Amino acid sequence: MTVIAVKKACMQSVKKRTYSRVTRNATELLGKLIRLGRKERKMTESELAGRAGISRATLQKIERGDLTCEIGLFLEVAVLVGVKLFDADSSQAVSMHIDRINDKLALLPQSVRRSVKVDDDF
Amino acid sequence: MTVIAVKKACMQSVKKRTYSRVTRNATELLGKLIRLGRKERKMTESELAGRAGISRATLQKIERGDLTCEIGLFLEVAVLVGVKLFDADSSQAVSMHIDRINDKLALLPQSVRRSVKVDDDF
DNA sequence: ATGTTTTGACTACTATAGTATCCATTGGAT
DNA sequence: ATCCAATGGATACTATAGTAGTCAAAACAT
Repeated sequence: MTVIAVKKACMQSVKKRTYSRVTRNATELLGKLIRLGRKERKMTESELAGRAGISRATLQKIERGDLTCEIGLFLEVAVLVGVKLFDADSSQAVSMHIDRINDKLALLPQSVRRSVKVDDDF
Repeated sequence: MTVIAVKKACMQSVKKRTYSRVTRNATELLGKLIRLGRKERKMTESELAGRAGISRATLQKIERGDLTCEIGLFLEVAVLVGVKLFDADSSQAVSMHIDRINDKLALLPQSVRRSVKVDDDF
């Protein structure tokens, strides 16, 4: 048993993060869409991983819908195989959307101030 | 200058990952939608971070659209403030979608075999 | 104006994502 | 039937995401 293995065994009791069903479903779906896209384009795991600049192991995690992967890697791979984000993702449309959100944000107070009397809790 | 600082300085020359514009826009948009949702619900950063089980620093990275955050954390926070993923994200709909993707995948060959003669490159 | 809370930004540290490399199995051309 | 590429899964390691803590400035309520 190596030092690493011992350390790993000790870590078994460490806190584990929990995710909602919606989150898990969304990520699983995205992973499957990526896998489908890759196969439709007849790319091997190694090829796609290479183009995305990541390792094959990481691509496998992504296609498996692993929640701990970087969002940037996930989306980057999705783009490479032509998975549409946000339905219509012409960067034009997204940019305009961002502008609209900025406008909305500008109208709201900068900091959320919890009033002394609770006025919106159920 | 601490040991850590020296190490950091040495790391300046390390490879940096690159992301496409679409990816950056999508993440930025999602971050802004989260920030907007949080403010509309009158939650402070600390509150939302607490509910999501993450630190305030991480929530700030998410709202800033940081590409290196875990996709699970991103989506989890999005769900908490009511940001819709994939437009219609009733878990019902997503589940059905997953089933359809599975069917499609089942029809394709398990492994992508690059034919000896290139038949689909440009 | 004043006090308090929220936010932004940093730093040192720890947990872990990502990597390289391996091997075993599978599956699709020939 | 055979061969070899593609995949699945494991391991040890390194780079880095996430954390707690701090501080100052901004912003809201009074």
